[in-house]
Amino acid sequence: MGVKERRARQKEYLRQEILDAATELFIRDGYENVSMRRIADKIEYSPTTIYIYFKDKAELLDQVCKETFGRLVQKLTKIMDQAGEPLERLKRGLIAYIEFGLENPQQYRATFMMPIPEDFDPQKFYKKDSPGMQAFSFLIRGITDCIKAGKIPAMNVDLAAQVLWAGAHGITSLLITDPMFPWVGREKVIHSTVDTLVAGLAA
Amino acid sequence: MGVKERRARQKEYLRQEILDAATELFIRDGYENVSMRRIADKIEYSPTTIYIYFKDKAELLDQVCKETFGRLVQKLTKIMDQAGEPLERLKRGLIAYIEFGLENPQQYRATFMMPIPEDFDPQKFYKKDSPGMQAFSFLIRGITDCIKAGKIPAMNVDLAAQVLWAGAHGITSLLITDPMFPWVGREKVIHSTVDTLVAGLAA
DNA sequence: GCCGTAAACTTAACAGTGTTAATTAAGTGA
DNA sequence: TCACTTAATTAACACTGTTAAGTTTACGGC
Repeated sequence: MGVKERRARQKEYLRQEILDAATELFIRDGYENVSMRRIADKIEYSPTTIYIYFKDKAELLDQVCKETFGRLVQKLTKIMDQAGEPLERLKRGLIAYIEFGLENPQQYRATFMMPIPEDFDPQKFYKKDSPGMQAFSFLIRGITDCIKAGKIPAMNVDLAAQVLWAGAHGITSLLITDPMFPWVGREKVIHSTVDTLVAGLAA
Repeated sequence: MGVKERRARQKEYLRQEILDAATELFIRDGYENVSMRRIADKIEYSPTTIYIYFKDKAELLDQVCKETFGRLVQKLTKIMDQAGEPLERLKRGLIAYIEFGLENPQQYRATFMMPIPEDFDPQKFYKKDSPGMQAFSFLIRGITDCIKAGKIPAMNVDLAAQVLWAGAHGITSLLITDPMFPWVGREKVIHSTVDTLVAGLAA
């Protein structure tokens, strides 16, 4: 009676194949420039088949982003579990976040720069185990560690985390949207932003 | 022979009418949810008429944003021309920028959060007299004033301006995209971000 | 092996999009 | 009044996301 299981496996396989095709096209051409028909062509199925596996194009993008941000959580876990000076660790985490965004601009844009969908459910999205919130909790941890070590004064940790997030997001999204702007060097402005933010908290 | 002039006036009038209709619809429903046909319906002309006055939908949005950001420049001019403590003035300018973005989210999104168009010409957009660059030059001035007054140490002014812009843009764009996020109070996080950034420069 | 059923998948269509070529209407100068 | 320029429209093209209806496929029970 392993038939059901095999069928489920096959379904899962095709689902992943759709996801992979969508990911590749989204990354190369951007969400708006990829049609359901193009994704379907790529996997050699009819367009409507995709709707058996995903509610609509938005959910497809959603799942692509979920996969990507799962990798960010892994990356941050590695960094934040390292021993060492907590201020430096916090900075390394912020820089990892920024670099991750720049390496995955399409998914970053979809997650943090696109209008939230009409049927958006905050209760669902802002759950503690969602990749976004997990990433955010690393920030909270990093700041708490710094306070405990006396590197920055006691403060509202949530507020501090939101300020750092805003700063990191700012430079990430600007570099994505405006790569042509006459930046004083990408690395330079990234590190300066992070340094300024952390120095500002420490002050 | 005032005929040409009258014709030009009439053309200019209709152009502005299209612009106003587009502005209203873009603001209410967002760029993606407004079609050329809907704009045409609103002004009671056929859709193709719009193409006589604007190259395409993107240019229409472009002009809407240009109008809006002209108002930002006016706002910043008033603030930066005030006398007083330069650090406070710089902060007031940053907060004005953020609040302006939150008051005009659709135009802000179009200008700083949407993928740059295929035919984007940096030479044209990053000209010194474009509203975006004018706004940026206020930052440069504000920082220079602070350095002159000895409020912050001498530094690469362009780099500092880009860091402040990144920070201000970060909180603006996040509040636009994620209004449902459990923010520690909008005002609070806005002021904390600005204070942290400026304190970080001063450190 | 055959049949009914349920799942997987496709075809065809709907209602909409931005945009353009071809055409008509309007107003001016001679 | 006639020619000509300009303005505006009609009709169409090539797409888009999505869905209802129909077809194919593969399995479980007989």
